Amino acid sequence: MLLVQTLREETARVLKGLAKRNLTRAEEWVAEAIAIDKQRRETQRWVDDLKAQSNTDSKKIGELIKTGQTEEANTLKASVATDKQQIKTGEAALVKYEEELKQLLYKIPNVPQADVPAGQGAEDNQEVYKHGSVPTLPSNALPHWELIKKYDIIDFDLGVKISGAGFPVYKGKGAKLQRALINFFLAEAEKAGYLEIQPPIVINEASGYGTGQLPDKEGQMYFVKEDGLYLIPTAEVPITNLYRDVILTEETLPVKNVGYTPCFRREAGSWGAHVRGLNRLHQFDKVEIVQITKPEDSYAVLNEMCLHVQGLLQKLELPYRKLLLCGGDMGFNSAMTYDMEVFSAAQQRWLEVSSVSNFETYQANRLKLRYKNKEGKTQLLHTLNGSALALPRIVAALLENNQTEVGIKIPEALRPFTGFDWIN
RNA sequence: AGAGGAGUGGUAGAGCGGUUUAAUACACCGGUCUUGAAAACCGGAGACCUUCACGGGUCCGGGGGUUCGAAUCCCUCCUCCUCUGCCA
Repeated sequence: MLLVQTLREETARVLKGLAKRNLTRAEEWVAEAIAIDKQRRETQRWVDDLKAQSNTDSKKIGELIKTGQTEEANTLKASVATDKQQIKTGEAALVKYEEELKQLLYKIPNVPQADVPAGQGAEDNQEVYKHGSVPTLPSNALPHWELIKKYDIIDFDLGVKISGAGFPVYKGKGAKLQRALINFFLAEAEKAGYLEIQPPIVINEASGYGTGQLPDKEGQMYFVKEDGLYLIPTAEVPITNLYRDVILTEETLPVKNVGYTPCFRREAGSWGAHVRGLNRLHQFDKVEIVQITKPEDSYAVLNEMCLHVQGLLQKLELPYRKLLLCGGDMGFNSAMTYDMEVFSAAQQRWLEVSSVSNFETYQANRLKLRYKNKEGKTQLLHTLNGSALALPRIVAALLENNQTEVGIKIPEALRPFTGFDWIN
């Protein structure tokens, strides 16, 4: 959530940025928020003055009683009682303003950074980098949903039997490939200085609000009603929330965490022919990198995180492209996002395998994640995260791109982790 | 899950209805002294809201209530500890 202060003091910049997201009512919301905030502050002042008065009067009552001046005490009591009544009214108004303001701020997405292009959707994203060449496949090349049957490594029907559509069962070398990828990604992250975290995979409501999944994506998370807990859609949520209500010292920055978790997404209403096989699932595995930085460092770190992800793709010998997302295609919380897409050769499609974002202070504001700077002032930090990487589409591309007459070839870098060179 | 106990500033720990603007100790930072350090002494130090500022207000696990006045009394939720039960 944005700071009201930012809306108030940098109105022009905020509106210019939000315009790139192609929202219809942003201007109206911002104006409304500023107006409510003004009323809120005026009321706050009024209530504070009344409280100051009744505090001193109450103290005086104590003294009067002690010195036996009961009559004077009673007169004062009456006056405090009327003040109290007004304070109550004022506080009720304050609660109302705060709630209204909060609801409004929840609706306003992050302001895209200056370099983010304006745009409607995916077609306006900018390709900023491309690496590798598309492999030439045998004439009888199969898409991954056929390959997994041919080699009996992933079984969707069994998943349907025990859970439902979108919950595949990994078997034999399929299961081992998953484990190998997870370990490979974690090992690479550790080499890059990330601390491994194994968080819970259910989270409470406060955590959902902390990173912005709530209230924005309410229906996208699985919810355990009895306990009021949500299944995580990404490790970003528990890991970033580790730092909720925390004031870090400057020496601990940047915080670099990595975590492997399963991820759960209801994906309500997003199924179709283009999401066959591993392209979209309700449960999938992902290794996520998270960084918390000083404001002035965050864009250098965004770049560093992209290069880390690109390094992984290169080691896996997958052709990929890097996209700078336009305002209209960017996530609600993000100020700048790069997507990495691998080319899956049999489907002849680019598949998003990573999304690396800088949230600036948007999450930190709600998390109350701050640090004490050199001048001793507490200041909001910047949060960033990126998939490094999401498994299913990587598996899809590996299977499709590396298929040969004699089986599927495992890339060199992964072999120490799989313990086998071929799936055949 | 049941019974009992407890949650106070970075930590320990007093206070149990009105000089608490939360004592005190330790830890922390600055200063004096010292060649330097230690010790000793002096001083400082939290968060949030509001204000250009001075200042004011709020915060004793969360929320609600009683009272002129609540860390202190009541209700409720959460967490931790002990015992019993259950269970990878």
